[in-house]
Amino acid sequence: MAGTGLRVTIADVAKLAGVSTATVSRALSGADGVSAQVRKKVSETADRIGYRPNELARSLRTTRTRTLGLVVSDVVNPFFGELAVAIEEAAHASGFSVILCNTNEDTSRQDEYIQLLRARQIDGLLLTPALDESPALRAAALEGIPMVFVDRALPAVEVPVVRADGRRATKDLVDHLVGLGHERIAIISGPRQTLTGRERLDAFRARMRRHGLRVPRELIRVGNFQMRSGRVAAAELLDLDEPPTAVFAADNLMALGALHEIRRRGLRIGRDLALAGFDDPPWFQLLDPPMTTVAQPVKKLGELAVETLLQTVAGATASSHVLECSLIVRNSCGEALSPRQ
Amino acid sequence: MAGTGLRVTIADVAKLAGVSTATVSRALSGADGVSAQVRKKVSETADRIGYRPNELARSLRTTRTRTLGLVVSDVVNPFFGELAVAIEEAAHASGFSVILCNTNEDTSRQDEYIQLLRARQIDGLLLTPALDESPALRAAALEGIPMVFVDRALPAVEVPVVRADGRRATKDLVDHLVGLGHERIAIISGPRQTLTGRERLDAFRARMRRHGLRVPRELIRVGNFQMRSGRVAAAELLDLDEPPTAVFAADNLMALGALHEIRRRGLRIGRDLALAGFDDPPWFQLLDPPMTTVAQPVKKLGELAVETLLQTVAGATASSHVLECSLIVRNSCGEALSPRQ
DNA sequence: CTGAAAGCGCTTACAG
DNA sequence: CTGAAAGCGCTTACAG
Repeated sequence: MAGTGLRVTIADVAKLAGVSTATVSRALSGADGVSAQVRKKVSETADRIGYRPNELARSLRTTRTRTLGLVVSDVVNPFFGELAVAIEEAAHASGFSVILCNTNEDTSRQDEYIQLLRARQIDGLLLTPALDESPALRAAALEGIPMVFVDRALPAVEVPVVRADGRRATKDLVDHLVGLGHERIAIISGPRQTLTGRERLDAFRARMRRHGLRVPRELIRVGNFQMRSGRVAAAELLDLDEPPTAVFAADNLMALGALHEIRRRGLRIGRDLALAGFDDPPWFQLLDPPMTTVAQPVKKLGELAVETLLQTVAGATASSHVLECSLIVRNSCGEALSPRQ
Repeated sequence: MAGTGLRVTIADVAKLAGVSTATVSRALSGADGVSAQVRKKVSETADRIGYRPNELARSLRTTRTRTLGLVVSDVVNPFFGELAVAIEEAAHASGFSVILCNTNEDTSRQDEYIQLLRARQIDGLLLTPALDESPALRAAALEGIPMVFVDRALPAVEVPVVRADGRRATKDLVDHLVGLGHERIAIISGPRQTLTGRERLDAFRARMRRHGLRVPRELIRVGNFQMRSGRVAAAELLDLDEPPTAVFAADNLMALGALHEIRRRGLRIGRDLALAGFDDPPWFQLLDPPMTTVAQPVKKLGELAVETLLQTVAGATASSHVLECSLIVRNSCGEALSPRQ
């Protein structure tokens, strides 16, 4: 039987090289305690017959798969898309593959994926958790599955978090808007359950207060980080008896939606209405005028997330990391008094 | 030992339920030939102790992993990004996971990924091949690894291809441009090695000829489907003694680059210069004016690719599929005579 | 330095 | 309907 089938196994190499499978394994893995002569013979034989170790068998034996699970709440969102790419890149550089899972913010789907990934014996789990708690997630955390959260945290779950803090940059943005003469500034914020949602809103209000400006309830809209919610919020704001002169959309997709509504009404940003966004997809600078926004260090976020996870996988206790965001001033809020870019 | 460790195995369930592991396996997999009584007992026990079969062990035994490898040439490109999401979605619906690999058009990296995925015993391979031939790819095809190409084909490799044909829509676009009075129309085409690159260029030239318009060599620029190449090409076109009045960028990223250059020079699309694109990322309609473009049925492409691959995996001979693209007329080429949207 | 053997956690002929 | 046993393809103590 052996050697007859299509797949070539370690036994085939052993037979042809005239050694045991143990020796083949050692020779090929670079373990020491193999004579140079035998090592050479083995690796030549392996090359000749095109042997590649079956990772499944190896993993079953070693209980390590060199595979990471990546569970993302919305990969279509350019922010998460870029993040996913950065993560794959970093994982690959460390010899890990990544299984991609998209939950669309669906908690039960998230749970399904977590179970699936665990059954597949992934070494670690990287996720941007859906908004609500979920049983499988709690269970995984409790059982000590190596895991790190990216961008979001869950209050009751203790897991290292890698994310970017938008507070300082949001304050810079408020200063920028106020500097341009805006006083009636609205915010389209993210869901209150998310750290990023709360944080951007809190920083916004705090800084407005610092400038002696109040933010009436009607100027605070809560979206869900998706395009449609941005459009709806913008419509509500523009329908106000006294609409805002500036709008801060706390995510690239909600900014996209807001822009949609603004355009639909024949208004122009930077002139009829100031609009600032969050995140910095490539097309932000191609809008007319280019979009002023708060950018996150996406690539670094991905790298750090993988690094942190791999520490946990290696048995070390990893800690959370918070990076800084930065304000990128363009012209969507009117001509800047002191343009920085 | 058994039962002491953290992971709970089939042996633990067997012992507690008082049956053999064979029976547990049968009961849980739903195989028939198990009494209702035993089945109940087993599944209750399994639930109680939180047993989940180790997929690695299962795969080693069954030689099927229910995992697909997805090798994409450039996931950051929104077209490929959307495609990847659609593929993951479709695969998941059929019970398959997908390992994401990004080659950045690097042939050697593509080969590395192919080897890696094969070592991981994936059931099938989905890829948008890098431009050049590559040894590992040829080998995989030759050895009959279930495989389908998406969006691109490789001349010497016989593998089913799932893609969208842009010829008809490109002709529609030329008609549209000519209808608006344009005669000096340039194209920023994709690499000649790609089917999509050649196809869009060929259709463009053929249709221009049909209108009795010639396309001088200087109006044909070849990019690489990336942003920078679109910018460079646009710059060259605008620097011509007699620049074109309309530009067709045959990919969303090259359109983005071209737009960049156009803006940089203070020109406005739809007025100073007509610009049409390919693909339809969400922000195309938010440009000012919104971008006229040729859209691909990305989601269907993904679904069909997975469907085709799974046929091959199941041992059937699958064939290639070609879908149609559609012209979406907006206003980036000037006011349309008979606007369709 | 090398080999025989056990075992990772399953599934599946083969018996009964 | 159920179980004992073999085996998927590796790695790794254990001997020598």
